[in-house]
Amino acid sequence: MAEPTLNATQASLLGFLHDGSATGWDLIEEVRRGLARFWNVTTSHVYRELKTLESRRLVRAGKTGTRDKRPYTITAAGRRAFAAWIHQAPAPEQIRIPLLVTLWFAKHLDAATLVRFVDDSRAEHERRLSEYRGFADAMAGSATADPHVRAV
Amino acid sequence: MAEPTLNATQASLLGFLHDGSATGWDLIEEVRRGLARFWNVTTSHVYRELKTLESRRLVRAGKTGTRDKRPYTITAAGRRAFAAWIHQAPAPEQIRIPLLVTLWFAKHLDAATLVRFVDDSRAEHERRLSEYRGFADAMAGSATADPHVRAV
DNA sequence: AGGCTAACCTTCCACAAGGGAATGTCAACG
DNA sequence: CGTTGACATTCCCTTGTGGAAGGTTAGCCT
Repeated sequence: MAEPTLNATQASLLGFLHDGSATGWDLIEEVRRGLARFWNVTTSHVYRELKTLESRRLVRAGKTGTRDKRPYTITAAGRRAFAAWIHQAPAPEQIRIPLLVTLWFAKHLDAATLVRFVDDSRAEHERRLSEYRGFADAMAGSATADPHVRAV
Repeated sequence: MAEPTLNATQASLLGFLHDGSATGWDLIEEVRRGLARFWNVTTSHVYRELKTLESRRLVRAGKTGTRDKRPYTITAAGRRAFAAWIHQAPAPEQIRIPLLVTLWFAKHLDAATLVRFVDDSRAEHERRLSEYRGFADAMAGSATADPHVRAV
């Protein structure tokens, strides 16, 4: 008790560790493979949090293996802490949009530059949108391949 | 030269200071009154940045007044730095969405709670949307009132 | 077998940003 | 006067970013 509640980064690490033990490196890869799109973490941060989690007995480090590899395993307390975290209402979004800051002070900017910035931003968003559509199509494809998943 | 370029927070402060000198407190209020929606800054951060800006001679502190009030004024160098900043392409968005982290690990969560979280989030977004629509209407109203601004 | 190389894996360091409690000051009102 | 509440700043601790440095070893080549 009086355990400080987890932050989303720590919770993510614990979340991944539910699927088996992993090294810092593994976890970084795991994050990069998806979660990073809306919750990025850096290398150093992962290792720091792992140490914190270890000191709170939420994970346990296995014996250092080859290449200094140190596999972490989630403990029972870790599972409890994760469960508590995921049942909490998620914190509000935290958004920082430099383009809008620039726009906020647009009166100090000439129209041509302003238009360029906005166009560039739209281009970037369109790129992302088509990337996401690619994913969606791919998933729809595999859903078609598997008739059981189809009915959504 | 070799002046480190401003970050968006510093630039915002300089931006506001274009409209006259202000104290840290004033600037915090000013941010809270609008910019905070997509670029929040905390109390301590404002004061810290003001000190940085002062040390770079981009703002100048007036004499400390009553209640330790310390009014800052933008300098010519400050205006130059701001102009340089606002002509740079804005940095990419930086978004952290706790709800999506929760969703990422949704398999550890019961359906009812999950639905509640998503509904709450939608409610919040709808609240914001109607707030924005309110602004838009208000602006449309004043635009109608002033025929010159109408043709957009 | 021996040696190279590239991929692995962790640590270190320095700084930026976030959050909020603590502290201090004064205006205003009774 | 004395209290109260709004104003204004500081302090401290945690979290996040970024990259360089430093070690290890698997695998491949000859």
